[in-house]
Amino acid sequence: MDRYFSNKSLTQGKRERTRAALIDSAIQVIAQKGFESASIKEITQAAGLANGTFYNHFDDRESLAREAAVVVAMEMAEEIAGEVADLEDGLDKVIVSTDKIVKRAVIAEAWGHVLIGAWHYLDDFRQDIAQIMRRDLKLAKRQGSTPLSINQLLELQIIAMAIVSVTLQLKNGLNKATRIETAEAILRLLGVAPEDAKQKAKQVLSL
Amino acid sequence: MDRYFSNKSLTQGKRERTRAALIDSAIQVIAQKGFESASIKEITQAAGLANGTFYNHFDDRESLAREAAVVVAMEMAEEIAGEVADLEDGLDKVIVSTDKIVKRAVIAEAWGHVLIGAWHYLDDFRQDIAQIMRRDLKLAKRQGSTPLSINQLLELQIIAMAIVSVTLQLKNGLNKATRIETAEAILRLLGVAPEDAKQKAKQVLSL
Amino acid sequence: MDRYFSNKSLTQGKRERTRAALIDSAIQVIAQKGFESASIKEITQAAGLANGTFYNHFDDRESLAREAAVVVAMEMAEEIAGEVADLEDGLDKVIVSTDKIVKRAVIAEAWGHVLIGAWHYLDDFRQDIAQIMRRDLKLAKRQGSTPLSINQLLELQIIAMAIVSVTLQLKNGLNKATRIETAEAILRLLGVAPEDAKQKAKQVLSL
Amino acid sequence: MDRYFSNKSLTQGKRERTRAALIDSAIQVIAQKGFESASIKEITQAAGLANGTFYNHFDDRESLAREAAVVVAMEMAEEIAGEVADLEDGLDKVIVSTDKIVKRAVIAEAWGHVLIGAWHYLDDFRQDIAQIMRRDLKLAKRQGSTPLSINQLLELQIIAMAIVSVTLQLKNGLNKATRIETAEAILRLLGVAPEDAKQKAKQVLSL
DNA sequence: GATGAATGAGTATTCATTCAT
DNA sequence: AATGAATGAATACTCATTCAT
Repeated sequence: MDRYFSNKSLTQGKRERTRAALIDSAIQVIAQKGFESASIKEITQAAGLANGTFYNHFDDRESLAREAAVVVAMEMAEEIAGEVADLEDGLDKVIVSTDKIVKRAVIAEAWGHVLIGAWHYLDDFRQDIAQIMRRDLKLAKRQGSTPLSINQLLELQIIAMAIVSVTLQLKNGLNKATRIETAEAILRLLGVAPEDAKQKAKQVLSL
Repeated sequence: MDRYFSNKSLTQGKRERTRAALIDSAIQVIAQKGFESASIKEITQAAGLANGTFYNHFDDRESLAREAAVVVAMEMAEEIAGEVADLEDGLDKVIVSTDKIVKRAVIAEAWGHVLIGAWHYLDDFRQDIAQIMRRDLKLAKRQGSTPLSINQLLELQIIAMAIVSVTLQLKNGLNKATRIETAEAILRLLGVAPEDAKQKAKQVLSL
Repeated sequence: MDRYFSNKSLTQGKRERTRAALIDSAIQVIAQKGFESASIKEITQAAGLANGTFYNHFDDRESLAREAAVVVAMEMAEEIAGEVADLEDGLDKVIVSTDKIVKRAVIAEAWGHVLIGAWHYLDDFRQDIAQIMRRDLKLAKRQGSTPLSINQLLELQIIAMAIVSVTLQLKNGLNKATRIETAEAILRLLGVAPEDAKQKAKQVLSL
Repeated sequence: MDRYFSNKSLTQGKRERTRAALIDSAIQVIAQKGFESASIKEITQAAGLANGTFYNHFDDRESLAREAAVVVAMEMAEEIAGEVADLEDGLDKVIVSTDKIVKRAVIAEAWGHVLIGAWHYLDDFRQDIAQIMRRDLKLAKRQGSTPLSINQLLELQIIAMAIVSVTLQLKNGLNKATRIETAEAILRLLGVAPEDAKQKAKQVLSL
């Protein structure tokens, strides 16, 4: 035994690993079975753990779901932020980010359902997701690209545009026109004139 | 039993009545208990019927839910349409209709959850609800109030604005400012310039 | 179908039969496994019914246990009352009844454990059992055999004598001396002088 | 670590301390949660130990419960014996001891339930508790206050009087009349004439 | 000896569904 | 067509117990 590390830290490492495994597993299962149909049995089995182990780490299914949603939101936020890092215009960042979320959700269908489920069920998740937009919206505001004040309602509305877009494309298949219209809608929502929105959406999403 | 009338017509009348009773009952129970917690036992009991009777009329809960949703959507559509009948401007009709739906959903909390649940779960319901807007949107288009072409995506986006508004107000309480901002957002979505939208929203919803 | 009986009464007959079967079964299982270890699964299995059937008839295990205890108490009361019907002296009735309960409980060991379990757990059962004694005690009072006023505490004390007797004999085996001493104790409790109690107990229980 | 003392003695000291901690903890938890609801996890947690530690000291919950009951009985015996030390009459000691046990059990409600639970579940506990009375009963016998021979049955019967009294008062609230009647009953059980019992009970318990 | 993560059998309870009447 | 008793699979959750560290 390595005496430089305490028993405790070792054990905590294991604890953390198991915990993480459960969260990962939950994300997988929720993606496959939907948000409410993800049973604890299935989640633990997918993690290769015993049923009861779940309760060593979480109080109930709700707790796990919340944590899983946060993890998903955070990972997505980071990824997308990286991908739009080199864009300089706030509005561009907003519509490209949104479009990337939508594309991802439609292509990885299961994942899209998780996104929609979490959006519907979990207040926290809505907050987290909305926040992803906040920085870029404030940037756009500073750049004078929108006359609106940035608040939670506006953020939620923009994400709602994305959700509608995903819902429609999950039903009818991936569709670039729909995504461009979605971008236009977001721009109009932010106060851009329709013809300018049309032009900008087409141009930015065609890159 | 009266033998002068055919068994068939009597039975069919009864059949229809029982069917309708189940749908009504489902609406009540779903409104009280939420979408997924409405059990068949409860629905049939509320209708004063035996639980087995359900299976003489519907294949499963989903079928009933769909029919119930259609009924709700239709009733709501009629009601709202009646209430905005004397408005002449298409845009006015759209934002007043939306606002009425939102107010109703927030005040009758349970009902609001049903609305959101149905919106989330039931594709048909989304279609039906979206259609409520269609006529008014087309009117606005004819009146030259919007440069956009009216399609399903746009309809869904407008309802999504309403849903976001309801969600937020169910959490934070009824809030007129939120509802006015929602109307503004819808107007901007339809291509109205932000300052015009602001003015119009305030003016129309203050009546 | 027999048209002289309504559907309802037929069905209710079945319902009653199943209900009774569950109560019987519960008594058996409780006798074997003890009061708290009688699981619903076991009770329904012993009745040849499905797990879920239980919940068509009782709200929870507690409800069933209470009903079962009442049934046991009532049956016992009737039986014993019949057996001591030809005794004329109130005190005789009391000590013979008690002795019969004790003997029965010790011989049918499982049954003895039920008695003790129910006595310990169920307030209602204590009341029911205590009441069994009441009439005979009042008779003894009228006959001038006891100077005490008859109240619930006294009834419970007498049954407690029986319970102690059962407990000891379940451990050490059936023992007539113990039962006679128990009868003496009950008589002393009722105010009979020790030497008279000794004589009466021996004489009455030797019949 | 102090190397001047042998590991063994230290460890054994530790072993005993841990063991004692578990017993103490068990008493606390049982008093709060009741006899069957005291889980091992809760007991170990209350002792500030890991749940696995339990199995280094006891085979199962039953073992611990038994030991805990003995400790409780002994402590109570000592305490009560101290409190009645200055009484000279054996009968007085018996009814005052009993009354003190009853009062304590009714006031500290949780504790009362433990007493009853242990009395019901644990044969050893019944023996230990019965023994508390033995010395005083023998004294009463030597003083010629009772014609009865002192045996286990009699001891158990007296404690049963106390248990009935506790049960009733836990249900209906602390009640001096009930406690006096209990004392009378014990005296009658020991062969005291009803009117003498009445007078003595009242007089002794009023001090 | 102490730890505490992992285990998995066990429990109550729910509920859609079937089917004999 | 209506009934409602019976079904049994499924679910969340508990807890005594094991064992590697």
